[in-house]
Amino acid sequence: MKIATFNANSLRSRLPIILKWMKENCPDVLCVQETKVQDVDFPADAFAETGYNFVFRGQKSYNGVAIFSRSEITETEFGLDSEPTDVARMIKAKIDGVTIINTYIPQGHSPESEKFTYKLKWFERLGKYFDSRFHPTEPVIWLGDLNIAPEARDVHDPIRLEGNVCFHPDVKKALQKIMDWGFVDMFRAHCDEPGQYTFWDYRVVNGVKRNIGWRLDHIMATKPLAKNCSACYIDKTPRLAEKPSDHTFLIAEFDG
DNA sequence: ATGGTCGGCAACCGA
Repeated sequence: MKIATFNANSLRSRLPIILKWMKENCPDVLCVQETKVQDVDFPADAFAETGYNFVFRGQKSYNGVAIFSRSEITETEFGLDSEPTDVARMIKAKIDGVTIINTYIPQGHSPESEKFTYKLKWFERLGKYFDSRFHPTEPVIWLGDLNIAPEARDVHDPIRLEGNVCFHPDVKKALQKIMDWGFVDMFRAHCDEPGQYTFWDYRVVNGVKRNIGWRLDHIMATKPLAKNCSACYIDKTPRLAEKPSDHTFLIAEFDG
């Protein structure tokens, strides 16, 4: 199974990039975040032509998630199982016997804000969700824009960025707690290099060229899947496109 | 070398 994640920063705006990428890369599963489109306006016709199955949930202006799959998508559920469920931030589905949880985790605005408290709470609730629903011996993939750079090598300036909402000790701890439950970081299982990013802020001049980025998008897998992961890599093409997105594709390949 | 640029949507918010 070849599975990919991409924060689109507007699905409609990034439609050409996504369709082209799907055609050229033939992923079995593509998970998208920040679709920024209400369900009634979802470009279903364009995706129907690809032959992929898909499920989605969005809202006006913000958030929104989608899963595209060559195989049948079953057991689809939106959001967390406690209030607020945030249906436009999470899809759980089963594809080819694998449970896939596609999340767009709150960014958190600033460490002093209520949004940051909400972000920390989100990790806590997600951890409980995994614990109550699944077992780490089952095939589960958790992926998406997790809005956390786990380690110093995952940001361009760890000294200056210490305490930023996406590089904050409390968020790192919250992520680690979920990882300890039974997830393995697929990218780090295959690459030790620093400076491997999936996000570059639009506001940084020549940020991509200077590689002033963050590794915020992740593909995590439980151990039975992790041992069959043959590759995990970043594809920067959407960030270099004519109408670039601020995030890139992250891809993981699993044998069998 | 961050004090900026996107997208949505129709004034600013979110990232």
